[in-house]
Amino acid sequence: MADKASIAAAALILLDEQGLAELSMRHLATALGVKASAIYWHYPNKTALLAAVSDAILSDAPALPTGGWGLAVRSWMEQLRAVLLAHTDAAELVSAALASGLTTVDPTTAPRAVLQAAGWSELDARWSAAAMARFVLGHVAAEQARKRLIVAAVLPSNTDPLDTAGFRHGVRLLLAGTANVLP
Amino acid sequence: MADKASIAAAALILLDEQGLAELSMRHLATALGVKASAIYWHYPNKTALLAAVSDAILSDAPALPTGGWGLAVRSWMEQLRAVLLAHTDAAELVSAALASGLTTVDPTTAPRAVLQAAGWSELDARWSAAAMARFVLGHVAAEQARKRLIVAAVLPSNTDPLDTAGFRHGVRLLLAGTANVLP
DNA sequence: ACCTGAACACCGTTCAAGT
DNA sequence: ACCTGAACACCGTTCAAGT
Repeated sequence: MADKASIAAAALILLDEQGLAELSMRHLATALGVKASAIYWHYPNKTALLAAVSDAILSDAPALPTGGWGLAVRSWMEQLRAVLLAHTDAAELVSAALASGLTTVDPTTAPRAVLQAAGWSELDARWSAAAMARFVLGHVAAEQARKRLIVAAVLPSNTDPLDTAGFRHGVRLLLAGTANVLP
Repeated sequence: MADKASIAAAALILLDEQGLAELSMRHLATALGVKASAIYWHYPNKTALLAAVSDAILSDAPALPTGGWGLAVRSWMEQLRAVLLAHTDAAELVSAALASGLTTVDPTTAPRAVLQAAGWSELDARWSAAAMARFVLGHVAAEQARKRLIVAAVLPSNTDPLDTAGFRHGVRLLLAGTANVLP
């Protein structure tokens, strides 16, 4: 019951069911049938554990379609959003994990390669992909934060969010901008 | 020594000097010469306090220049970044505070008005401004997270970050994209 | 190799009681 | 009106000791 991968998997299940606020070392240990201190034999600290959870979430993204950088990059953004929306509070967790510098899966790897193959410089590709990833993470974080407020009953559930329309607008903006900052 | 505004001001000073991780109710109370429980007479909880700190930070943004929506929106992004960089961990604090729904200062108010005046619909203006704010907050959060790692000596300080060049690239992308999604 | 027990140094928050 | 004292219910983390 106790290798690094199965601990991260249990943490992801706990995240899905209870949210980031309930993902404590003690709750996770209880879910694993173990004491909290046992986790520290496998991970040096909670930050490293959350980095592993982030890696697990981001590894679920499928490969990008061929057929032009525009389609590939748009698909990447849509799939990244889908992968984040599939797990409670995932955007907040992944943002923090990426900032910690302990992750091994970088969500911008694929679009950077696509943009470089389409002729942009390494720096331009990196910066454009970073801007896009920031938009997706920020957008989904806002979506999931509002979902938390609705679950906590501080917001009514009937307010039409238009989340997907706003997301598509941002995607369009970033693609049009990329096309206009020519390689 | 104890109205809401002066408590928020003391919290901002503590943030600047020690960072978000050290901004606890107990540390803040000590800085105010008071016990932690005293703060709860003025603010219902820490989230509300941090929302007031976010408002204080964002209130420092100067007015936008006239002379075309492009210049105004670019200036807004540059000034928002400057205001966030002026306070330790401000991007992370402001992101969390905006997500809490307890803030009163919305950083996108000015650019939304600019874009609407330039002919975009209310929804288009809102979505574009939101995409831009997400980029700025995400970019500065990454800058300040790296600064934390450097201070903690987990990263060397000599790695040239190119933060400003990457920021300008994103600004150019978003402006070009906005211009191409015509009103 | 892997886990427990027990502690350390913290948190945010509540609330009766003081002034 | 404003604050203290004291507690409650948690945290992440360490480390000797067990098996």
